[in-house]
Amino acid sequence: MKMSRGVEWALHCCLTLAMTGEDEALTAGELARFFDLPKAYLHKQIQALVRAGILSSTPGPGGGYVLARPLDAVSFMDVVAAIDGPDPAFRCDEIRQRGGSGAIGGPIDPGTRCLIDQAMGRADLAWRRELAATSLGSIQTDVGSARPGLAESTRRWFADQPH
Amino acid sequence: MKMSRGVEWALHCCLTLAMTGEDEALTAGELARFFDLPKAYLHKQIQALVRAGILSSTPGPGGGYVLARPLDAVSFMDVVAAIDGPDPAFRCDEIRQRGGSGAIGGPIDPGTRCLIDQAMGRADLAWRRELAATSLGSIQTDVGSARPGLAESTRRWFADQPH
DNA sequence: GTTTTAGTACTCGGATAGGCCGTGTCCGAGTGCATCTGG
DNA sequence: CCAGATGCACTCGGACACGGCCTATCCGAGTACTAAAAC
Repeated sequence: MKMSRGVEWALHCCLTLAMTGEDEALTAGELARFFDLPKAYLHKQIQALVRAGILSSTPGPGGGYVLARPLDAVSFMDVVAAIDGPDPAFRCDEIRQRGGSGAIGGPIDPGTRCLIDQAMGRADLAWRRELAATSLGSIQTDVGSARPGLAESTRRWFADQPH
Repeated sequence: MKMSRGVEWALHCCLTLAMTGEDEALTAGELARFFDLPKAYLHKQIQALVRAGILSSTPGPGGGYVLARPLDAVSFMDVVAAIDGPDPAFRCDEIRQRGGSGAIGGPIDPGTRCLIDQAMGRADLAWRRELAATSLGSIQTDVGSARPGLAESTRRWFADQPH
């Protein structure tokens, strides 16, 4: 079970957009150079963030992407759902109702979910709860403490880029 | 992010093996018919459970698989790790140290992990903790309460199968 | 000098190919049982 | 009748193709700016 690599890219891009501020938009190409990533593919991933309402896009020269809302209002869950999809990892195919297994012990009450599915659902919920409880804003704060000059250096880097 | 379908199969097989008891082993073919699953592929998945020490196998006529230990001593985490692999879903590629991002703000203390990776690690841990805390034995107990005659019916079904 | 207008360069956006891992299948090695043979 | 040997059928175990989804890429639609030309 592997998560899409785009999730890491998207998270870092959001943090970077927060550091540079919403006054100037960053293009997909700039972000790709900043992280040494394939431009076209990063572009695709960022589009998913736009569709999810996390980023806002501006076309044309001078355009690019900016955060649609403060990082405090963006959770890890939001980004993971946008990139990796909202569906739970475990999917119950109702094995218990197939073949010989489905023909014994009488009919199953349609209202009762498979107990295995329920257990998996609880674990999935614990995971999602943790992701939803962690906002990108808190990460931004922690990064600010651990590396004080990083935001300023990042702004500099993008300002020094040739247009 | 999708979990392997084999996980569901493996969990149901373990429960079934617990119901039939360790006196008689069930073959991959019998379990495949019981759940209407592709025999060869189920066979492959079950082998992973044997490698993980969850099941014990006996070759030759009259052979098959039995539980290697009581279901109380088998957690969801054990089965998921056996089938789906033990690695965490999120993998940090340290893109913060690549491209322009790695060239600004001074060198990074090698002892500090990426904060994004840490947050993802916490969520993954919450998920694993929940899976590790749920034993298949508890599911077996709940199934026994919800469907009292199921274990007996299951034993009957396998006993009635032609050899 | 001002306004209009055409051109251009740049951006995002979605539609289009390739690669890897999960899915599915196959055949070979090993084992226990039944049968047959010899004493 | 009994013991041993032999063949066989059945099981697991690992090695071998196939397909779907993630990965990666490309080209088209739209926009703001620039510059030239007309008034």
